[in-house]
Amino acid sequence: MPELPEVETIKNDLEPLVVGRKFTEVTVDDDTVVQKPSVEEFGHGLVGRRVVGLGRRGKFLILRLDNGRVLMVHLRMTGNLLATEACRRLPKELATARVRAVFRFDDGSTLSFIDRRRMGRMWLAADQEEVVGKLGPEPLAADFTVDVLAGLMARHRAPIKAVLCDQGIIAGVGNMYADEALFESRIHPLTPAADLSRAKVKRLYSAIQGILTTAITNRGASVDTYFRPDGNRGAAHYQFKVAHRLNENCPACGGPIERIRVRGRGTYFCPKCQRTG
DNA sequence: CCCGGAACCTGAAGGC
DNA sequence: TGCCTTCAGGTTCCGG
Repeated sequence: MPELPEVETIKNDLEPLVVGRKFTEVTVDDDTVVQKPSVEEFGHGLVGRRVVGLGRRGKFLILRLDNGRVLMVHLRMTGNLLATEACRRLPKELATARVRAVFRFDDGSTLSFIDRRRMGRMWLAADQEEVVGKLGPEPLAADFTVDVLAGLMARHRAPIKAVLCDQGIIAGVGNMYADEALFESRIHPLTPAADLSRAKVKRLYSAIQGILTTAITNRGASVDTYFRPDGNRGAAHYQFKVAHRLNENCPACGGPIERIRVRGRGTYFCPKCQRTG
């Protein structure tokens, strides 16, 4: 599932492919993917516009246009953006996926929006804020300090796992990286966020930054249908210590990794290393 | 306001 | 072999 490191990777990979390019044609095969204006306005608003830069906010990908407007993309769970050649030869995990929309550029290249589960969304908007709404701080930004994290945690009594995944509290962390960060800081996923000691908040802070930074270096995690725009996989999932490793051995104590449900989401952790309370 | 749970969606996987 | 059920999780919505 695309979380912050996956979207950041897609942004980095797309930069040399689309910055400076002008949209010459926009084809939408599934109207539900266009969330913000009508499908007609979406296409008309893009054709003739040039991409001047890319950005990311939480799990949103941002394409900045030469008229100041923005094309926003959220891949949700199974969305993919594939370049011309990658789309021609879909990876077998995507073979049954459907093309929801295709962007054509002035150099003849294309960018295809593939989404098996049809939950990904796109917006054409005047600015990014009207799309992202109420999002928490960027965990890799310079002003995201231990004190900021401590302040956020103190306000919530929900399980720390749920709090980490709440985009309104911290932007970009999802199910996989929340599990990894909690293991790294040896915190039980059901611990009420407000109960974390200062020492644990400090460990969690370092873990979040380390886990996300390493995952970006490894080009994201291909646990399901995530592929980079060139069709290649990421390698971050090879570094996972607990996420999606049910019954495998904990790298710290050797005991079996367990899986529970927190807020309806599969949560992997080591019950020996991550104690309650 | 805070928290938990259901719904959305569709291909894969497992049971019988 | 095939039908049926369950599962996956980012986000939104609803109820307590």
